[in-house]
Amino acid sequence: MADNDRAGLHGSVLDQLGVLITSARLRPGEVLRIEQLESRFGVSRSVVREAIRVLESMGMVTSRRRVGITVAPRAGWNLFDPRIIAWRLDGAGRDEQLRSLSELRRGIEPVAAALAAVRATPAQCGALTGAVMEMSVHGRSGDLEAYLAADILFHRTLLEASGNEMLGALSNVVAAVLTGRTHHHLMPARPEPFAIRWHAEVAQAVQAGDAEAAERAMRDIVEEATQAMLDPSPPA
Amino acid sequence: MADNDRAGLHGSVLDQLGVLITSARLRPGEVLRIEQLESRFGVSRSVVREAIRVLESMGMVTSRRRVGITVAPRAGWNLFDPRIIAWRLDGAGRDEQLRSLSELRRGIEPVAAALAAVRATPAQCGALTGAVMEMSVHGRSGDLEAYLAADILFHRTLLEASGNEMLGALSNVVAAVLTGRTHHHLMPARPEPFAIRWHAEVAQAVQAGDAEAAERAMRDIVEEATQAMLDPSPPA
DNA sequence: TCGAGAGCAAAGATCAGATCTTTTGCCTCT
DNA sequence: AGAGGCAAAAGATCTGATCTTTGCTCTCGA
Repeated sequence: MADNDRAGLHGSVLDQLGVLITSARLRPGEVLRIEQLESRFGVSRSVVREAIRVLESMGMVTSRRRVGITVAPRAGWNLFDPRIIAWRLDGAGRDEQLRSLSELRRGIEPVAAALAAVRATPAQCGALTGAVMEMSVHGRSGDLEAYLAADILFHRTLLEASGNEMLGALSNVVAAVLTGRTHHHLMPARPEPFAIRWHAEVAQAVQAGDAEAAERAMRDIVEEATQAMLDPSPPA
Repeated sequence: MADNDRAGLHGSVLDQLGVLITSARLRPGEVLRIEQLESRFGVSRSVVREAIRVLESMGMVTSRRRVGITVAPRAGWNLFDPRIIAWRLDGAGRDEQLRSLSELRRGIEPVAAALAAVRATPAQCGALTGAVMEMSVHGRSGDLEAYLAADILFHRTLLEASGNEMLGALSNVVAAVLTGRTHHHLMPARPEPFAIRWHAEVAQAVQAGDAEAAERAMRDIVEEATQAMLDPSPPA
């Protein structure tokens, strides 16, 4: 699951604590003490300390003298931290996380498409149409994995082409949504032809510099995706 | 400004390094060494280490043995981290940060409005209309600060009412945009009456459960705000 | 009886020094 | 020229000591 213990004890501890907290096996308000964590994970203070410090920077815990490490209420968490997203996608909150992300996408991507229509470089336009072709090919052949890869490439390219760093930073998140959707069978066994057509329309509109058309087509895409997630497709 | 050195040496060091990096006084690729940072800031290893660890978790640096601490390229930064946003708003990148955030808002808020129309609680509906009334009063009297506060409250309430945690998590960011816009005179000296009217429309539509109308009115708001930022209003 | 202030003790914060581990650059041997 | 190995560099981890803040309690005075 995910990219756990990225080299280093502190990373490992961080990951374990993150999972415990996001999965609510450690609830907000619960208090941990450094010493306790040292023995629990069998590592030294510095390691625990660094992990806690990162958790704190994500708003998941607060550290106070004489009290200990307190698990913070969810309201303060930095829900856009890729690590938190990964933890939640791995654990119990997966469905809710996917829902949140899908709704977010509904807002983000149409705007990104509109901006890309104005700012995309020729190379990016090429990458977009290339991705659409890939999608078309693998969609027809029914190779869902390859289709997914092309889909991700399309959306990533588009978000980057928006010329907005923050939108671009969401490309990993969008990729996670697309992946989750495929792997949890929340999309048709064979991609809808009109979904591919809409992608083509976006690519075309971006190339033509038509922001409105790009936004509209992209809105169709995410709207359809949302619908598909709500009604788990009957495999007809 | 912002919430600098939040108690603790490590926080202070973190903050200073963050500013240095976001302001490009430390450029991607540059290498720091722990020992060097110890003496530079006059703190011990553990403190430097914890600061670096947090910076690393934000994707701003990478740490490798035998090499040192390398400032990472911007592409990997977690641009949604409130701290990074604050640093950029404080420093040279302010205008670009505000632009990014405004574009983001254009996508986020209409969706949030639509969702809120479906999910808002009566209390939240009340808070929304209350905020609109505040805006109206202070808008007429020309008290920009009070108007800003009401505006922030309105948008914060709406984002929370969307029932989407991630959208809710952006309320601080939106508040930052609104504040920045006011304090940098990127909005009219006296709020446009129709801006207030649109806010009222959103509140009304949310209360009526009309997602489409809410989304449309909110789109008007953010669209207008974007325009206002592009054409620095001549103070008539 | 109740509130303010002193004092205690707990727990994190910081420091300092030692040791481990990985990685990179270089040097040698073939 | 290339493979293999040696050694230094720099972060990673462990430890033990000390500092600082802060919640709690106890006492004293009104």
